[in-house]
Amino acid sequence: MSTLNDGKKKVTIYSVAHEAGVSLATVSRVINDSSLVKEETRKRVEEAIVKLGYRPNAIAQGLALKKTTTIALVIPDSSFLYMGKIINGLLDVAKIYKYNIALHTTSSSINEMSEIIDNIVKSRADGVIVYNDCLTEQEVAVLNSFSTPMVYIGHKIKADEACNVFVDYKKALYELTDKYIQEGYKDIVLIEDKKNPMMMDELLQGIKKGFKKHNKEFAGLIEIPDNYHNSYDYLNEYFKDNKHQLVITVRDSQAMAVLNACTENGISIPEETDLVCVMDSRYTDMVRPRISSFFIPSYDLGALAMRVMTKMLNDDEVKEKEYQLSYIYKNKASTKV
Amino acid sequence: MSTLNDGKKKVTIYSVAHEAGVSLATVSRVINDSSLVKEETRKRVEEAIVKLGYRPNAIAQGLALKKTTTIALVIPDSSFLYMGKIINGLLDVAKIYKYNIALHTTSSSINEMSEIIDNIVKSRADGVIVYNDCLTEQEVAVLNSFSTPMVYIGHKIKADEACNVFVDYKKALYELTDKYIQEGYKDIVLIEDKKNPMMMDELLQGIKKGFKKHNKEFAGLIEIPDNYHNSYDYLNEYFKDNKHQLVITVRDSQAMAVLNACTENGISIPEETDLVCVMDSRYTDMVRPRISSFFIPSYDLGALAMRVMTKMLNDDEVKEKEYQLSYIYKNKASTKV
DNA sequence: ACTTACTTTGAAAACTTTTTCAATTAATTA
DNA sequence: TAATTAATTGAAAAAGTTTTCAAAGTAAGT
Repeated sequence: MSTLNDGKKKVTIYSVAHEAGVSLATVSRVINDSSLVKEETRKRVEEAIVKLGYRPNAIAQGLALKKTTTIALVIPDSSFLYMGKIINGLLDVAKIYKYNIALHTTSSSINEMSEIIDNIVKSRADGVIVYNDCLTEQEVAVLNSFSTPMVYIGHKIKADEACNVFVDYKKALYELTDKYIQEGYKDIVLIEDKKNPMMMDELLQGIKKGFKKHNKEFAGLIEIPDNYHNSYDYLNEYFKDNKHQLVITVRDSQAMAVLNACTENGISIPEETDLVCVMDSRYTDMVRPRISSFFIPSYDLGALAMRVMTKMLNDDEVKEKEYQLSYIYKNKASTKV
Repeated sequence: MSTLNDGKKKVTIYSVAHEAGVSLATVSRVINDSSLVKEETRKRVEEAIVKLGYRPNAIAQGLALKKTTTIALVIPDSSFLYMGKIINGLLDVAKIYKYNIALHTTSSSINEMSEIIDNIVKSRADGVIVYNDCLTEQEVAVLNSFSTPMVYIGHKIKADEACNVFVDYKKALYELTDKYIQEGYKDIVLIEDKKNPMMMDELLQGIKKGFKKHNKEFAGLIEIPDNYHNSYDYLNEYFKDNKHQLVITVRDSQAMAVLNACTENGISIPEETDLVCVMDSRYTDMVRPRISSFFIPSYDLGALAMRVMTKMLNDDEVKEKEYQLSYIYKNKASTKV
């Protein structure tokens, strides 16, 4: 473990230059691996650096270079479980390319986004990665209007120039619906998820398309309260009088609420009702019966987003703007089909 | 939504000064709400600011002020679920005090911590908050040796001067063990969690203390593989030949692995075996039977850590170094006692 | 009208780097 | 040996703020 500057005396590039008997310019060159410094001098400077425990001041570098090697990550403050894997992907790639991550979270409050943008602009992040499920079109427009490189994770963005990394949920639900209708299922419902409005929209489109293909109309959207406990209570009442052939939920907690509510009302899954959770999580495999779900490559979403960002920052002309990752449907014990 | 500098022309404090017909000093004073600027001048400057869409450059400010209003957060890269709530607490408080958060994650690889420290020193974070379950004593020593304010979350730190916010897991497990032994339980086991070595240590101490009180020796530590699937497979074999009166696990996934393995081997919970998960999560309530657990105030751990940090940064002499938060035992359906 | 005190402003230094450009030294060639 | 070229180095400017100190302006008191 190397010597640390413990604050007793600030050590700057000047101190190092003085210690090594060279000018700042030379020290700077050594720090930045410039080839044009004599081997012997380099050695002297490097010795001075370790002797003094010098660490370049990234802030001063940022000022001089007009870049911060920091990228801002904007995510909804809820649900770190799903986000967690995305963040892990992001961070692993960021580490490779030596970028720092500044974390910004949005709650649903209206004016917050503009505050966050303000903050990001002030802090001069080199780029911004946004998980965009909760952004209004207006907010996306604002974000796009400013010149910092930007990558959106999660959903296809309408704006043409926007760069985004996403999964085609519409297609996923279309395929699922199609399959089930072909199997003769008629009574298919989708549980609404208010936390993910944009994804919800895509899912709905997919289902509707599936129904349309078979000349049917989808009318099975079920609105339920927001959090697990309320939704569980609600569903517990609901399944006293209702029963469906296939129930689709977005998040694992909703699927578990359905599972519990059904079971406790004597509706057995999968015998009487098939249950599919769109977004996979480790917990869909831990519960019994295991819940059929789509594997969403969250880690890859994060990693790719960051990779694309690094390309943008290196002016490696980013040809593609849209990176679509594929899901995998995992048929487990909560479905018969 | 305010005007944004869209990068066509950089607008600095100079531009504003020029536009308003004053000197930089005056603009700076306006930005920083200094009282010594005439009302009329202030108005002129403010108009210039919105006209040009000026945003102070936080990097330049950082250099001039020798502070960054950024605090570094160091957490293990695994398990954002538990961390998520801590981070939410942190971020909410950080937002109030206008601090930015730089996210650093540690994987278990050996040399990484020193790299991260390097990085934090370079980036001149005003303070560091560390979730310290995976740090070696050596690493803690290194961290303490440097002068940046530091707050540890999670566990009591040996070093005296260290500031930490934690939950007394030892006491929690002592109480639990004591209660169960009083109820006549003899065969108590603890499932090891390699991901949280320090917590593990505390838990063990607590259990041992409980056994000691009753003049018994604890010898029920069960080592299992690391991730859910492996540990589930392992336990599935294990519970073919073994059965215990009380099984204690650290994380929800382990509890679920035990629950599933037991159930599938015909051991019913709680009738034959009591199951307790130390760290509560929403999922312990979603599974059936609901798993008894300790409610850990994760959000508060994060929020308090950040609050303490802001105090340290304001030189409000922080009297207390140790902030102990209390857990709540939640008796649910996986236990008879 | 003339100090005295207070309010408001600006010039310039400081914060720590990178980088350009010119200068110096060393090496090569005629 | 002188002239040319190449390799190293350093001085100084630039990045965009804050802040100190002095100056200028204004009001008040004698």
